[in-house]
Amino acid sequence: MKKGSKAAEPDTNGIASDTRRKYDPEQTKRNILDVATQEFSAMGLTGARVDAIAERTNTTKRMLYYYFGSKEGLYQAVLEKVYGDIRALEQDLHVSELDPIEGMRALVEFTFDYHDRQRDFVRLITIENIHGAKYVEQVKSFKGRNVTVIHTIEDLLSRGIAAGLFRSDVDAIDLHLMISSLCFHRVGNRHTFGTAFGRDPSHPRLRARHRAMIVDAVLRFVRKED
Amino acid sequence: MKKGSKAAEPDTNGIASDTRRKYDPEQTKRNILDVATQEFSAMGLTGARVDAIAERTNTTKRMLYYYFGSKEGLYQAVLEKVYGDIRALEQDLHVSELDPIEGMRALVEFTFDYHDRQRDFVRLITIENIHGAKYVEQVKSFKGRNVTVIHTIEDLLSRGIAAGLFRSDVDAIDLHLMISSLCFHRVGNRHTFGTAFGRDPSHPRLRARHRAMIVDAVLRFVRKED
Amino acid sequence: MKKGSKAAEPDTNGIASDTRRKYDPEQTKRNILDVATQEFSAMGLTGARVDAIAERTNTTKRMLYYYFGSKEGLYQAVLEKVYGDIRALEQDLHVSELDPIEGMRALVEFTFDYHDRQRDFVRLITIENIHGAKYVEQVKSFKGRNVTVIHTIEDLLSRGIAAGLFRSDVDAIDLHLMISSLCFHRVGNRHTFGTAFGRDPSHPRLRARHRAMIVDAVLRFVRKED
Amino acid sequence: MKKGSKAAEPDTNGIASDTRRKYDPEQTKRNILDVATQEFSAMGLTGARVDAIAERTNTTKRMLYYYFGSKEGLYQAVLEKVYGDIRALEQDLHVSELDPIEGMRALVEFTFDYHDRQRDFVRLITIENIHGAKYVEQVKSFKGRNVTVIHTIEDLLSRGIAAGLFRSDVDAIDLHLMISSLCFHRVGNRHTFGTAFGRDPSHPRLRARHRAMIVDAVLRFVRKED
DNA sequence: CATGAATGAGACTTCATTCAT
DNA sequence: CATGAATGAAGTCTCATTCAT
Repeated sequence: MKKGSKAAEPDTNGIASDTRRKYDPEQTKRNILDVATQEFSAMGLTGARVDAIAERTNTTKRMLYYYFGSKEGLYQAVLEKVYGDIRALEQDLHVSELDPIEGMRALVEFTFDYHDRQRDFVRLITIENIHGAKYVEQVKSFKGRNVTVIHTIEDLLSRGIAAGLFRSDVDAIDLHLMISSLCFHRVGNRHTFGTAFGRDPSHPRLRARHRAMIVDAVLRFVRKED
Repeated sequence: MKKGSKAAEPDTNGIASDTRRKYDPEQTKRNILDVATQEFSAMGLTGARVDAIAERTNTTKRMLYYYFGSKEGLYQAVLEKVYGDIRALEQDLHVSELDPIEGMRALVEFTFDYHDRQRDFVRLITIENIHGAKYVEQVKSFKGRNVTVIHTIEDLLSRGIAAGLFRSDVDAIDLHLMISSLCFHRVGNRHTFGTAFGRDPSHPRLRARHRAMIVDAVLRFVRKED
Repeated sequence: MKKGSKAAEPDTNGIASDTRRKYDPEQTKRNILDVATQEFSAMGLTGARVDAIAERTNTTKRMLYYYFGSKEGLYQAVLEKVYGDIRALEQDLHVSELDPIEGMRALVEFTFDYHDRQRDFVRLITIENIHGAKYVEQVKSFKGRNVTVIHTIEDLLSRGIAAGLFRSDVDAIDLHLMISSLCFHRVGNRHTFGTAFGRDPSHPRLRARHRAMIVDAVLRFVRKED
Repeated sequence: MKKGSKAAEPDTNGIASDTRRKYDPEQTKRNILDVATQEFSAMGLTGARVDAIAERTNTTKRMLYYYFGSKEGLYQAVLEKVYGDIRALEQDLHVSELDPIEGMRALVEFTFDYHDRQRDFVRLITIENIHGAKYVEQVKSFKGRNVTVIHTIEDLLSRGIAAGLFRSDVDAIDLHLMISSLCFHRVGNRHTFGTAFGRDPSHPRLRARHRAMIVDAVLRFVRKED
């Protein structure tokens, strides 16, 4: 996003290098990835145009192939990056330190907020599903990372059960699916929903209401009835 | 418009006629639409190939343009047909004759079953959202039909409130969004979900469990707490 | 132009025919020709669309082929008709009865008026020239008819020379070319001329001035200088 | 942009280089333009075939789109080039240094010669008129350039009037139209004219006679009568 | 005579990718 | 590392024409 590569990047950490680094591979790659993320997210894998990506880049099409090999390679790199971005955020959420109900609330709210903000992420997941998830399958970092969420939920559930707060017949993965559904759908399908009902479900004005509603629904679902 | 179905072409007045009607525009159109539905659903609007559609058709590419004008025109016709198909089914659901709780259960189960079975429908909606719903907006039958569901839900809610069964602070459209989310996501995003958690959420084995879970979640959400 | 064929055309000259003439071939042909004249004139031979012609016709495309064989056949029929139309008009011009100067003036004015009004004619000639006149060559009525004009001019010239009014070194065909040039160009090339000079030379306001100018130029050219 | 002409590619610093420069965009573009000029001129905009152009080119069809975007874009580039070519020639004509009558003669002869030689130019103008001049309108260099001729004519006329040689009631644009008509028509419509009268008006044998005739006609028209 | 349905051939255009400099 | 030029394959669409009824 910083822009202005090329001529800049002067003093290289005090190390005298008379070869002013005219080229910064990392920045170039990052630049390409950023642009590609937008294009793939906006147009889909098939709809995205390599030329369109290259054009909005600081470099040329050749570099795109140099670094990522092919359109599909670039697409996979985008998927990889997008997942990497989440990981950082998730670290900040220390659910295990909260009591079960507050922890569950925090988890749902985090999930909600994340989907609400990261529309590109939502779209890319959608796109992947149209392609049968065959590209994300090849992304190494993908499979591993998702287990964490399940562990978090399992921890919350078992602590909640132990405390007599939660029912004991809830499957963690199913619950995750439920939370995801509620947070994902309103963003991913907002266009058809908006057309059908004249109300964009991702509109800021509805944000707070939906957030509360989803938290409420999840808690009602897991809570033990007296 | 007369229809005639696919497996038909049955009794030709007892006379054995080896002259299959070469000119049957309705059948030709239906044939094209059926194939196109699969292709668009499987590949997306951009990914679909007109040639691929034509090849699996009983006619030629030319007819496709003869009847539908363009790739986009064909895509829109597919959207239109898919929505038309739902309408028929919805008629069979007489929710207003059931008591509020049973009615709500019936509605959710219908929604669940429909999404569970009509994967093409789910995929096409997904695809439309990638395109910002700009094609479905031009489909006349689209906007009108959706209001019905909201009316159904409003009826259920008000009757439930009157009977002291439901809480009074639930918005009908929001509730519809919730139900849709729960029924749609597990089908539409089953690929990435399967990759991430090693479990295909739309797998038949999970079907009954999810169905019950979603009904449960919705009823818990609308129910008035004592 | 009359329209409303089909159902009409009742009594067939007193001859009892219980087969009401539902179809009137001559009118159908005329209808097709009229529409085709416009289309070919507006779009050129290559640019004209058989479908476009058929659409604006009272009949169908099949009839077009039935009567004219092919697109080119239709085009030739149009050329033929257009030339036939002129012939009728030319009969009304009895130049030989006028004195040489008045006769010459009448001829030029007639030529001017004709081109000024019959833009379709002008365009079709233009189109023919793009195609190297290869279609008009096959039109039987074409070659013969043009000699008449030359004879008219020769008659005027010789009578003018005899009367001591005209110079004797003017070739009739060359003079005809001159008159044609002056009358044709301002119509046929009015678009580029208009773009280039911001003045449409075929605009009604300029009509009278150009008419006078051209008559003047021609008379000055043929007149014997004292 | 530097240019480099056609017959060039000459001394490669004395070193015999058998490596014909494979990458020479200017030459590629020029090559495409030259071929396209012929094809459009011969076949018209609609009649011209992109494939036909590409085939007679040193490159492929793809390059044609790379440089000119579309068939219409290429057509416009041809129009632009053709007009550019005239400009160079016009510079050589220093009419203002001649006396009015000689100047007028020179102008007419130049116009005559130009049309007589540049048949492609004449045809392209004709083609443009069939398309209502809508492409030439978008050619930037077009509008400006034409004013020059009018200024030249105005200068000749006013000097001629001042010298008592020319009549004072001639409009410069009308006179230009007259000269154009006489020079253009015999080339542009030579095919139909030839068919009609068995005499190709652009035939070399007639060239001198027509040239003299047109000069004569124009001078007689502008000259003040005693 | 009349007609809607059908079509093979070929039109224009775009794609992801590689090459020469 | 970087770049504009180049490309074969494939894409969408249109044309004049014919066929079955």
